[in-house]
Amino acid sequence: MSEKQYSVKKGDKFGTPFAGKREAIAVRVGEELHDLNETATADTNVFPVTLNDEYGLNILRHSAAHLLAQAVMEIYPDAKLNAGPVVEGGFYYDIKMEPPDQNTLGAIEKKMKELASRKFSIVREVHSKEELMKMFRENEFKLDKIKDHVENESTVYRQGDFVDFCTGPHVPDTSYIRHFRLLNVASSNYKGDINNERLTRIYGTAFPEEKALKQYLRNKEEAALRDHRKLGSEMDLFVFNSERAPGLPMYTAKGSIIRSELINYMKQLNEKFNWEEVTTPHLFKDNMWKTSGHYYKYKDDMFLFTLPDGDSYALKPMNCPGHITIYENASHSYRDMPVKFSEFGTVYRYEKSGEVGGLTRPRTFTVDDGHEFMRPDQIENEIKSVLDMMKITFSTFFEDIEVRYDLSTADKEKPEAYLINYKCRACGNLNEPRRMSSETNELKCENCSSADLEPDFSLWDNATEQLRNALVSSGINFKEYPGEAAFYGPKIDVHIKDALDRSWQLTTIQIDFFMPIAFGLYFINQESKKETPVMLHRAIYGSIERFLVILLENSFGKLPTWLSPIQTYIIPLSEQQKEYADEIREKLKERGVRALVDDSSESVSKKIKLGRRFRPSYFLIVGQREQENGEVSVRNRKDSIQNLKIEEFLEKIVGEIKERLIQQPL
RNA sequence: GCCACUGUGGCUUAGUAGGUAGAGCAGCUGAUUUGUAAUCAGCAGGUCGGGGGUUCAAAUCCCUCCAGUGGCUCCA
Repeated sequence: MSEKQYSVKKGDKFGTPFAGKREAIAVRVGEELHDLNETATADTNVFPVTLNDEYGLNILRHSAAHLLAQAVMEIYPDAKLNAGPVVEGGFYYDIKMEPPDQNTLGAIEKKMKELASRKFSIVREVHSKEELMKMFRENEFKLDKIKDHVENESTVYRQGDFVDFCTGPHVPDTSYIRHFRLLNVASSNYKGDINNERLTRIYGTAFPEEKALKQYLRNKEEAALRDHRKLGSEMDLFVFNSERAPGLPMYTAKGSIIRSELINYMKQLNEKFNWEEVTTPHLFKDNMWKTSGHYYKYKDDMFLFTLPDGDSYALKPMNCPGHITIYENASHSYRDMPVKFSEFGTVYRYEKSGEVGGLTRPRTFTVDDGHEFMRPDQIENEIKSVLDMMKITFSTFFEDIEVRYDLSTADKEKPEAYLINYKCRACGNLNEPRRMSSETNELKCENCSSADLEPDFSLWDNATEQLRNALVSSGINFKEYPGEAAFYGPKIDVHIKDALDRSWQLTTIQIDFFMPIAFGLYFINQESKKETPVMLHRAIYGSIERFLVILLENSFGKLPTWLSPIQTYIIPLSEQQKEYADEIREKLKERGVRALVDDSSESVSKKIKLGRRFRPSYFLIVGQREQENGEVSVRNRKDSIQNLKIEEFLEKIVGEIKERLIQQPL
């Protein structure tokens, strides 16, 4: 699309320069979007927005959401509309109505098609707040929005008999909305609050062209084939038994190989970056979780149990208190700092029934966890060091992957959600950190007992600043997300998408000033005084499970050779080559290459056909020719075939594994 | 936890006007000894997620519990 600007005079419609041209569906002034039929309030220059740019696509989808709402209202006049925003890949509309079944959904879609073909103009109207309140008096959701967002006046959009409260913009008429599909029905709660009314959410998508819609639907189908749950059972990596262990994965021998490789790799990295490996138990008494603050915030999500003698224990939902317990056991000088503990710590969290799913959200998972205790002056460098570990790791595993970096900070409007200090307005005392929402009594100043306390975010601000600085100086592009912080501190999170386009948190780096205070941790500083250390929590993979999901789904199971459970799948052509095949297997195993011989009495074709599901790195076919020449016929992941001397193949694959190559060199 | 949908042998799956389950692959046995995505034949394997109910009769209808999937909420 040309980046040509067009001038529009005050009092003219924005669409004036594009009259009669169907391409432009709206205009853009900077980042502001306007309808074609909206009147310019000053002379200005505009860019045309077309269906083929991102702005236009979003407008189209938003209009499609309106069309959905119009269709629903025609069929169910008693339905109440809430909101219908554009989301990645499409749109949805939240509506108070009986959830439609598959047939009804089809009927709604049909109605949409009919309404679209009637080519209703989509007209923007400006109304006063009073008028709006009147227009939408029967819809409490719209009234809420008008009350919350409208000062004096705002707009509605009208198409036929249908009117929606909306700031727009929209496509000029309903005939622009041609290539769409309703996808699925879900439920939501008004304003995302579980205590509020339940609404029906209908998801759909729309595209400028049928071809793009078809492609989108096809991609969705293909993505389902990449689903790690499907790959995992195909490749025989892990097992779920929903009767015996819901949400609790088991790993087969093949799956365990990948886990071991991941763990071994991270062990080497930990070694290089001076993280000492420790081991802590899988359960602790509940008093520890009370000290750490987990108990109050997460006890509903913990596996808790009480023994007959009255002692209560919990399976660990996190590894930090265990590491703290080790730190506490020795005295530390400022010279020793930082103290860095790592552990492949298996944690257990009672994820609610509707939340568990596959390996992305299991009830037990293993974190490549690390907790670091340091002096305040070491924070920024240590963060950078962890960012380095992360960069090295990601570049080892992925060549080309979309990574999102987030700086998750506190929502200062909700101080009660976090462990923070409270400053006394009466005497000026800075009180020990508290998390208000876990307090049973009203908070009072420890010094003067005044209840006039104000939240003090200074430690949080400091930590946030250091995280931000580390990101900036590491040259990482990131976005900030207020309200996403952990209860004990701000964090850097890394998100990567799975096959179904869902985003999952992997790496996390968190700064924590509070747990050290809660546990009374200290080191001896240069003045021989006790000083509170700062804690850094970090996981590079995040969890081995999630990392495995991303690895599998992104590679379609075709893992780099060093991670492949089956590196070589040897197929002797006939019984005559069985011995030769065994010989090759032994040679490979001697060099640390995983190998198996498929000596079933099947044809080569069939062995390949059946072996493919395991995604071996290489098929090695050996027949009489290979045997005579001391060769193997190598079939790689791209199904290209070449004959190599056995020694040559050995050198190549051993090198490939050692170098942890992502692409096959053969 | 909330809403919707789903739950048939290891896997994929047929079976809606309710009459006590069919198949393919995998497995096992035998034959075949194979040149790069399925050689042939035979055998075995399911009380149709669990429980309760309606009925002369239920995989098929109803209730309930469990689990899975997609969303919502949550995700230390």
